[in-house]
Amino acid sequence: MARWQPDAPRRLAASALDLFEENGYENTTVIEIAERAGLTKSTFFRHFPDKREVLFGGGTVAGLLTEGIASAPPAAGPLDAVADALDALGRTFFTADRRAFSRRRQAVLNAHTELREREALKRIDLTASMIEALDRRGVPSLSARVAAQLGTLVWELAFDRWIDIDNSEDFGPLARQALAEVRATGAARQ
Amino acid sequence: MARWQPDAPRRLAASALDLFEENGYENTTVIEIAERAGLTKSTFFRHFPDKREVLFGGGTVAGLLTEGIASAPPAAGPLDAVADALDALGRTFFTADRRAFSRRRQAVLNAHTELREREALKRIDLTASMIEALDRRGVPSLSARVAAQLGTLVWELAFDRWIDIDNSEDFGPLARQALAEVRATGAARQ
DNA sequence: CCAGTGATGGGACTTGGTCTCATCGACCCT
DNA sequence: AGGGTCGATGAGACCAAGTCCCATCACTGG
Repeated sequence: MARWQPDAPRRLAASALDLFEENGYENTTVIEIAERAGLTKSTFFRHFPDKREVLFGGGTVAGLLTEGIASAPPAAGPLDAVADALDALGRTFFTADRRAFSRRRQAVLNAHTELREREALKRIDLTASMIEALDRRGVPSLSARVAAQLGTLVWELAFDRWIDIDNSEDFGPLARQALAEVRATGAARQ
Repeated sequence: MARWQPDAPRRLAASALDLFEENGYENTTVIEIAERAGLTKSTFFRHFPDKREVLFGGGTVAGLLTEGIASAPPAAGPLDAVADALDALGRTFFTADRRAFSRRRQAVLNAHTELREREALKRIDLTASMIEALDRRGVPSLSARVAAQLGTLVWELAFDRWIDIDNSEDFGPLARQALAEVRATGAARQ
């Protein structure tokens, strides 16, 4: 028998989400989160650098996106490379069993400024990763920045729709659809 | 004679910037900031909701931008409305006497994640303001989101160049130039 | 002369976050 | 079997951010 229950980070994240839903983020103590997971404050901070980060554990999204961009066909334009990466993301990360969790998580994030702030930082870092990945494909700097901004917008649109309660589509097609719509707006011609 | 020295918020912001430059953000205490300004911790938190916000006091940027978008010619496209607003911003806010302060401030922001995080939130809120302002002009939702993202990118490009040490141009022309470049990338056609 | 106002000071208190040391089952090695 | 290391955890001291409440005191108007 193992000495400890397995998967402490996941248990902590689950406890945190429960408590944030019940009592709100500000009214929830790290000690309470830890206790509900059968752990202590010390252990919480051993797994997460701060209280906000407990809802941002995964963190593989940026990695998957940059890999996807890197492995897109060499002839693909910047936004097409991003689209390929979003497809890969849909296959690997935004699986159906994560939708319920993502939905609850997103509702909590939207309700608390401190968490929205962390999310905003993740968004910036995600965009920066995309710029870097496009840069490695030889995309000119400015073009990469534009494509990354639009790519991040597409990913947000797709994610919002994927989260949507009456929507059970896969992430990949939603991303393709969102990209097509963004392209159709004419962007630079506005 | 006044009982207190005037302009407490400005003195606090100046003290904070000095200390952040000298010792770094994490190694600077709110009490130290307050003492250098001849005040106390209580007074600091009466003027700023938290330690980060002392470098984000102005806060008029979003207001000026939305006003500028609202008062653009009705026939102007979304991005042109944004460009007008950026011009107004250059005349009102990004004046030459603020460049030295902005440069020091930006260097500190870039050096500390906690401050970058606050900046990321401001960026998101700025984009949201622009979307709302475009919405009031009757711009379709998706088109507004695209224009706001590109507008924020243009704003960043122009600001980076305005801050640049070897650059003494006015903000307005820099913004026009950045906008032209973003348009030239072809954006949606990528 | 007196009461009200408003920016400030002072200090108690909670919580997030850091750090160091102790604990103790699992595992390995002889 | 016995002993030593390892690794995840617990315990608790400690500091700084942020909240709250009450006191202070020059200025102002009557």
